[in-house]
Amino acid sequence: MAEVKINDLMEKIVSLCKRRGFIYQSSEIYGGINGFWDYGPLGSELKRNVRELWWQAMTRFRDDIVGLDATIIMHPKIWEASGHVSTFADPMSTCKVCKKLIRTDQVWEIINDSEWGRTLSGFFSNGALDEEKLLQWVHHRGHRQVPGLALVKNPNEVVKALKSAIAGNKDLSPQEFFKIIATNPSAYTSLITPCPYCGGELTEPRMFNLMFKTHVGPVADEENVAYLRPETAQAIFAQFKNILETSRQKIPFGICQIGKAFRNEVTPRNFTFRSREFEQMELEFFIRPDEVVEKLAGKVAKWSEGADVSQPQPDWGWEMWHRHWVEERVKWYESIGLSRDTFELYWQQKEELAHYARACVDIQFKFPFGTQELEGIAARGDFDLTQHQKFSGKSMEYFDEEAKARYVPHVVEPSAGVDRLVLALICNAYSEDEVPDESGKLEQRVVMRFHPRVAPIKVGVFPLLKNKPQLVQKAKEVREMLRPYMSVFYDEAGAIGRRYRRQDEAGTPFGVTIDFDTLGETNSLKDTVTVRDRDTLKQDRVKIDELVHYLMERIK
RNA sequence: GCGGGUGUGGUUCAAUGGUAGAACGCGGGCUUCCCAAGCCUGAGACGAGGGUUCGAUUCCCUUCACCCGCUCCA
Repeated sequence: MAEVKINDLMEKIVSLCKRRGFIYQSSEIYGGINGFWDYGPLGSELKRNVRELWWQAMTRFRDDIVGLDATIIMHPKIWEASGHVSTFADPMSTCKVCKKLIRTDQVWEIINDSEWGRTLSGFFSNGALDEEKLLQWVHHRGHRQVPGLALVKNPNEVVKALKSAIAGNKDLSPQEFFKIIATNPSAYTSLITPCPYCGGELTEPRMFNLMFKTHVGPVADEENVAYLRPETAQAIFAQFKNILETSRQKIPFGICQIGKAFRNEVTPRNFTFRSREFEQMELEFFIRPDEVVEKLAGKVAKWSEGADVSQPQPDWGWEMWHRHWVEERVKWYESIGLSRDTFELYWQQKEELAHYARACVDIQFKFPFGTQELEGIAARGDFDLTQHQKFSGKSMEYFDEEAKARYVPHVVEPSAGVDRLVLALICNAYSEDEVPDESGKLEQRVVMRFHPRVAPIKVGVFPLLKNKPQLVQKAKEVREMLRPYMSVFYDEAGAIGRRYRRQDEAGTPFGVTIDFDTLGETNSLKDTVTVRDRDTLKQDRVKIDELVHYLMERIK
């Protein structure tokens, strides 16, 4: 298997992606654009396969999930209801001394919780200052804890300013107090906000807006501001009623969607892992609230280690459904070639959960640059539908015939990133091994070991020689024969070994070669071809008549 | 957004104040060619913009992108 230094591995993968046409930088001829990536010929096939397999698993193989394909730009109220307008814009400041980036709205909280903040507050209470202790602290702890603080750098002047401020205003607030001790009176005309980590001066807050903004209609003014969706999920909630009316589904059922989303990330990093334009595959699975389940089934099933969550049961509440979806999703990842040991399940702790979430599991893949999230599976209660009910004034309630009850459904949300998954598949597939060349000497080989289900090209078809018309013609016949069933790549250029290697880097699992035996040079082998396996390098002699079946068995 | 590093054919690298070389890869040709063989042959680069200079890929400034760290990841 791969013996690759972690440090170089990502660089090798990035360069292979470009060399073989998986992923290019967007707008590269103009110098590229930060956070945007394009998929080339092989990458687009790979990504298409991923989407296709997810969609099939969600809709075609289940009766209880239907699809949606909604617009990227939606009514701006949607993002007010979802909370994105308020939570996606953060004021940020940078410390001019220690260069840390800090959310401005958290500065005072961090100072109040800090050791130096608590200590200094202690010296100033009820409008009285303990000057002696203060100066003692400056000379001992202060230099170490907050070297950038004006009080530490210039204690005499700052204490003077502090005393005159106290004299003028007995009810100095903690913030005013901290601002004064952070400001060097001779160097500044106004008070500064101190950095919680070093006491240095913070820059003016700047807004970091994570949503892309645009305008609907030709005139760009505040009236017609709209946003590119930062997630696909909200469209599902917004269309919940329509789908309920038209799909003849009953709760529990799900709505799924694949589509682009946009986030103005502060720092896009790690190749395509965190991009500003990306694609999501999301399912919202609507279930009965636990009270309704209890009323109908008499109890709500409790989850315990080893419980069977494979087949939905009438007594399942949100917890069992959540477990069910975790299991379903894990199985799906395994089905496309990510073995269980390549990822981890991370159960978010109570204090990490968003206020409306009851549980959230991250499925994390072990990338070369760290273990990172591919998918989050959250139990979100009825938060989203209730919010849209509130903001739109339209009822989101469902009338449950069986329970004779009206309620806002609860939801379990498996939400996956397509681009992250494609990157994970690429990282997972990349390997280097050694194969013997024609003289038997071992040579290094780069091979993408994609699962045949996701491989961009399923089979390469090669005439052994391109200057023998009979070989070429037969090879083209075989190509035409296979085309309706799978993606085929025909190649006649270069030595046969070279063509095999080219397909190894593309991750093509099978190579079919038409040789002189195919044409009948050895009578018993007439109308047979060799099928070369990417991973084992073994060759099978297969009758052309049986080739479709042979390959379909192995790529399905 | 801050700090550090890096930008030369598709990829990986080299050299140089007088406009660039290689290896591999790619295209064409020859070869009964099954794991990147050989021979012939062809195409292809100084991230972008400005400045200094007679002349800049090289020096300076700006900018863009990538990598590492900080931060962010609802």
